[in-house]
Amino acid sequence: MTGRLEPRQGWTADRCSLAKALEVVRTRSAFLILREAFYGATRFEEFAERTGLSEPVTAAQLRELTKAEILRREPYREPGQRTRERYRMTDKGAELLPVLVALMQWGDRWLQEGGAPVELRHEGCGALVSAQMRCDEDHRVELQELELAPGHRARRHRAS
Amino acid sequence: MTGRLEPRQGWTADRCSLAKALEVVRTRSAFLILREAFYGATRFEEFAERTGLSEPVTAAQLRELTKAEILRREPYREPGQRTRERYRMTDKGAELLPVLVALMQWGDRWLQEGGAPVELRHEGCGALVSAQMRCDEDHRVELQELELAPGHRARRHRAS
DNA sequence: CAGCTGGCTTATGACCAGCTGAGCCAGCTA
DNA sequence: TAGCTGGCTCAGCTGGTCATAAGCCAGCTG
Repeated sequence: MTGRLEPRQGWTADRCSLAKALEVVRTRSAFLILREAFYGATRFEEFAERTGLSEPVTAAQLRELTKAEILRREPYREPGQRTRERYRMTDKGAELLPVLVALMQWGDRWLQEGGAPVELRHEGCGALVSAQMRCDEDHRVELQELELAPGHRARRHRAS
Repeated sequence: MTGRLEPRQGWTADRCSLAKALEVVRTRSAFLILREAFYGATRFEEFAERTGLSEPVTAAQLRELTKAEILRREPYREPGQRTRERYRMTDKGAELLPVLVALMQWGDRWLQEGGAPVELRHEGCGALVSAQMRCDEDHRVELQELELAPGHRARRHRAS
């Protein structure tokens, strides 16, 4: 297994996109806040309550995720209320969804007994949704069929 | 965005599969070790060198991941060498691949300048590989098309 | 204009993830 | 049998991630 991925050199941990991504969303609290953002939370109190995180941590993470442009603060005002801030997903944030879905799916499969507590369905057709790997030719890709190659950037980088 | 996901109750953070998954692979070191395992590392020293983690942390994580049955220790012996231990992915571990691929892909897209340092290709057809969300009817699913529903377990659970 | 509420911040402390540096043991090779 | 190498372990430290408890400010409602 994974023998296919073996040949690798000329690129190291600090250039790895995975490592960079983990710098941004490394903590449990970040993942939980993202989960709630995907579930539709927008207000500070919603995040704090639903994640079960303390207020200081919630505030700090919201700030961090906003700085990373995964969430965006926007003021809003309900009639008869003062202006408040609300947090919304940016496009950058929305593209983290497959990560969360894949993790959740793995948890459903291997850590839950008796099935998923929450199901994701495709609106309209109603079929269950999962995260999977596909190639541009639309084949399903399994671990054994993966091939690793230095990207174009890496090659150019090395040439210069 | 994500307004569709809003209606939720009857299930809380501690039942969430995502939270459970994060209990198992919560740290940076765990992700990095998994990355190397997917890339084909099997020996202690390979893990330590390639992840850039210190030996104590590497040892501790390998132990944890083995305990969680994501990796499996197996003895092996090269001719003229003594018996050594090697770490291999279990099926449970292999199914974490979409998580890693999705994270890496996000890092490529949003955190790298000038493209991915490493490319994943489909062996044989050679096309680029990505993690994406699909429903059982094989439609591509975007965030806006996701619908959230309590799973069967949750319903049964509530009834009992 | 007093009080309440939402959305925070500050202070303090526990605990955990990571590091460095040193040491240990098994078993091959000289 | 002495030394080397791989695969670890142990001790001690730093810094970051969490918690709890308390306080602050804006602005609406009474």
